[in-house]
Amino acid sequence: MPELPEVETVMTGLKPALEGHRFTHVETRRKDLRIPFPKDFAKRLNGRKVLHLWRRAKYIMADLDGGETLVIHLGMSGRMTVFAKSQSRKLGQFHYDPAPDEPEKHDHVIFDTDAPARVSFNDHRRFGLMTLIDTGKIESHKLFKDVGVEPLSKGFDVAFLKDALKDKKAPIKSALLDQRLIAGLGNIYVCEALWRAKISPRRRASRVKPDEIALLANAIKEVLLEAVEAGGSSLRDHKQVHGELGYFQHRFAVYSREKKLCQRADDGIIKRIVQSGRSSFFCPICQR
DNA sequence: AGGTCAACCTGAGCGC
DNA sequence: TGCGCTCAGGTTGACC
Repeated sequence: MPELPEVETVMTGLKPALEGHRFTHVETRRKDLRIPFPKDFAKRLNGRKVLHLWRRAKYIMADLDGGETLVIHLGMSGRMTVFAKSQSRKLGQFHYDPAPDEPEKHDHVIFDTDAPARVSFNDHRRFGLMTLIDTGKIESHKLFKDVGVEPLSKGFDVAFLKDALKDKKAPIKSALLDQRLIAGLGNIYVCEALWRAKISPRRRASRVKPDEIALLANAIKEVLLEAVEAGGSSLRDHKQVHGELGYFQHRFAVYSREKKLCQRADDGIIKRIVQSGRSSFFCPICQR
């Protein structure tokens, strides 16, 4: 499911229920996700206060009192949902529905907080993960030490992108998906950004010209910002924390639009190809 | 060293 | 209705 805009949307939605609040009860309902939970995971979270929620790459980060950070990755199908503990209660600007009496299928972790709120983590494919790491050691942690620049940060600009691509022999599509270069892009937004920049996903990264890289850097920022604004893209699994769909999928130019007419080229038909095992969608007429 | 690919897992959709 | 096949917003480790 989730790329940067979806993770950002979920993280922001979790803030009223988590930020500044304490975990009153945490329950893991199986022993692992993609990787095992750390030892005594639930027990170590009980009573801890969430100081700050933020996002790095496709990870949701919750800095806790006591110097540890709860790290959450949603994998392909992970979803987090916020419920009210009490039907009459309102939190922040949102209404919260009451939590169901029984957890639903694939609800793997349940967090109760003193907001009061209940947050469930549901992930039917279990490609997600959760762990706890020392807040001071995030940058050097295995999960983060090789993660690249945030595409919405000041560090991501035309000069950066030129440098990052200059020796890359891989197709530009694969290079943009590489989290070691740019953190947070995934299959949807790479396809969409390449369409906006009129660059074929098959082009060798090192052969993309400087003026095209300038267009591309801009397209990446633009598409991500628009998608965050839209609450992400809901294809199968992504929902916001109160069940609302994202709506950026209605603005796709190419993703999942195989055989449809390109909105830019007169007779361009969107084509699907497979690159390093993943679908790429593009218009062979206007993307060169 | 850099690039590609299968594996991890469940569910939805499609053709027969 | 059901079976078998394909595909899915990601990441990783084994392999060329």
